[in-house]
Amino acid sequence: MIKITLPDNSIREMPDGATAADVAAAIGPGLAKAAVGAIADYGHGPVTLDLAAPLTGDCRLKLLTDRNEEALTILRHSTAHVMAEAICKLWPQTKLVYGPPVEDGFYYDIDLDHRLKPEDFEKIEREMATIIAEDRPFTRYEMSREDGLAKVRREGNPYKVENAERAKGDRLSFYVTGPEPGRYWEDLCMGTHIPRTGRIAAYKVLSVSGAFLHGDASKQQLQRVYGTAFFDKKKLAEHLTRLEEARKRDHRKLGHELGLFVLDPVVGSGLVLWKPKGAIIRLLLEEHLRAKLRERGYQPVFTPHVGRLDLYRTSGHFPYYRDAQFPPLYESDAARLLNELWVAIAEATPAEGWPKDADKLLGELKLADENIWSRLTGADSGVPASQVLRRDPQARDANLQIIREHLQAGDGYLLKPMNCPQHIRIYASDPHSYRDLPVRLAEFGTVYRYEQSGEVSGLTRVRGFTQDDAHIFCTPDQLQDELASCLELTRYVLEMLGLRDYRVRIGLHDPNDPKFIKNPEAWAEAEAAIRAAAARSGMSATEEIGEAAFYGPKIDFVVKDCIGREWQLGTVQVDYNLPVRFDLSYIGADNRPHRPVMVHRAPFGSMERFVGILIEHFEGAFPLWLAPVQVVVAAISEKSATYAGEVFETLRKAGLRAELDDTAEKIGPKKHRARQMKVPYIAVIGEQEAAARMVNVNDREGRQIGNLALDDFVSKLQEENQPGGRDASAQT
RNA sequence: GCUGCUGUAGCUCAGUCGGUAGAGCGCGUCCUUGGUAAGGACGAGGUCACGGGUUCAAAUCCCGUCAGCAGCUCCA
Repeated sequence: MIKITLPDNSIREMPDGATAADVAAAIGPGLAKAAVGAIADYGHGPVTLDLAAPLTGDCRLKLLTDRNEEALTILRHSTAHVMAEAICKLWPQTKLVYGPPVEDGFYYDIDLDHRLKPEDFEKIEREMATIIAEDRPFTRYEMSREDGLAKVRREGNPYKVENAERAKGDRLSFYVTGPEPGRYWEDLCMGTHIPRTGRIAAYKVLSVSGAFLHGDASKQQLQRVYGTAFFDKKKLAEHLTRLEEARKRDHRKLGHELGLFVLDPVVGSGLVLWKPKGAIIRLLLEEHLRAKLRERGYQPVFTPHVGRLDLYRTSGHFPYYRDAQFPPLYESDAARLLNELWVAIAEATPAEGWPKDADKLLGELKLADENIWSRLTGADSGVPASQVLRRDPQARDANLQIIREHLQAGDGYLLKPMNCPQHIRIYASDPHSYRDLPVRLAEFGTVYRYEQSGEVSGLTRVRGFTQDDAHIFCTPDQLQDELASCLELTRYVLEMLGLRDYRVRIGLHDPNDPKFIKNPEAWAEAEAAIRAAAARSGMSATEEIGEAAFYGPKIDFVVKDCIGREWQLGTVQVDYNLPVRFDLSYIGADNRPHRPVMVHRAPFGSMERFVGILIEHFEGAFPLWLAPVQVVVAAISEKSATYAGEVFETLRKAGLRAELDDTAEKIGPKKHRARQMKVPYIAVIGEQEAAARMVNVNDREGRQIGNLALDDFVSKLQEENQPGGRDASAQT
């Protein structure tokens, strides 16, 4: 006998070899019918199980029915199998790759020469309907690893062979969509599955797109077919409606409708034009943060939008991230060629030594500037041998240095990809004592990154954006307090705006990924500092390997947009690297130079992305203090137009953002338009109001608030018009 | 960058088989002077994204470019 502990802590004794289905049946016929799977815990963590799987010993057991979120995952996994079978039936040459459940549905990656089109979805759904109508059981069987591998190899699908090879354990499992192996479609799969296809009550094939094998862009591209499934039709309909509703909140749509910004292909992809109504929102956020920064001892600085390439050679941004940069600006052909030569030598592998392109570039350089060419190549005999390029692989660093010296006379420029190098040069422009630290240099700095074309999207991913950036230079002892303060400030800006639905991610480096700088001690120190700061803040955070910046670990505040994509907003980063690269120092109490630690931080992240997310958060209905237009003054007729004009002027003089609507329209459409523009208040002015010097106050939800004396209305608005303030009608 | 889809008036969209362009909203003018979610009439507005090709004829078919959308990849 085995002892099964149920979620209510009651214990049931079952014969050896009993299944979860047996337990369900023992509890009641209703549950037996409703159950689709189970979660068992034998003492080393929960595992999901097929209903038909024998329980192997005493355990805690939770039976899953259509009411459990976990059951939905199982259902979707099974639906992925049904869809795969349907596709294989329609296109027998299909090679299946991988088909997991995901949030809100499932997908199956397939290799198929026929390009699936939306017209094909219906055909696939029809085949699925047949499989579901047959109400076939899912049947699991297992084989030894060897036999299983031999079987999969015989079947000749290289992807499944690879999956089988990568599978852990000494047995491989297969699922037949039918009562017995051999006669029905089957798939190598570890499970779990629902008992019968008939449980799939509602499903839909949603989309198809490309996906790289193993998520590697250098590998071949597969077709990824997305679908979803539910236990009842109503839930599916609700899901589809929800998706549609979410799209109405899309900042790209609202930003256009509300006249906040424009993305103009004539100006360039990913380059935001802030229209007056959007600019005011951004400006108010900036002004508010600027005031907070001054309170916290930050010092404003301004730096230019470009800098010499050599600055970014020192920082390490060039050439390593040049795919993501706008091409450098060169003053002369010689500067361009010298830079290209420098990059070619810098990026040559040790085996390659002297790069192939180098001779071609030198040839071009001879034409562009024979003087430099002859000095570099030794054709000018007056140049010492130490200043002449050499071709042996050991000469790499010396060669780079020689070219860099020549570039001092005429370098290229780069649109700045980050603000830190210039802020660092401000720090370096003065000697610092430990008594000066921390130095906190703040700038709303606009940076340019050449995002690849498929990534540019609305305000959330752009090619020119403004960071609410600051760099803190401090002693190692001060680091924890500085980090704590940055985290607190970031939480403040999010919560002031009611953005509470965020997650916190600790981004750590991946020692095996060459994109991260090599300095194990610095990483260890910085990651320990970041972890300590996160722990001290009391926030729950998830650690993710490979999510660090190339120079150091970070704590990111991540939110989702209206279609479920995640975006990093605020970020706090520790950097032990750049102070070394720029040889920064301060004089300590011991009268000796010491290395400062740097913190990079941006509570909003990027103003563009932040405002984009904020538009979606408020559905365009900004709280009074941020609303581009706070009040529309709407005159009922010409008879009240003069007084309406007075109301409008009074509001403006009181520092409120008002618009006057004295057009020859009825009050209905005037109010309708103001509400469509999500203006918080509409002041209706008729002859009665004019006579009494009052305003009739309405909000954008359609509520009539009633008549207020003009002065009272002004003071009510002024009181509400505070950063972080929320008017009665604002969404939260 | 990759795969797929899309691009017609300021906006949302129709346009059949290849036969020379349409609606609603918005905009302008006029009428209406009004009381809380769209008053009426008239009018203007298009190089059918751009460039090639096929054809007697292209918004429509083919190729390329640009841009947008979804996913993948990337995000210092």
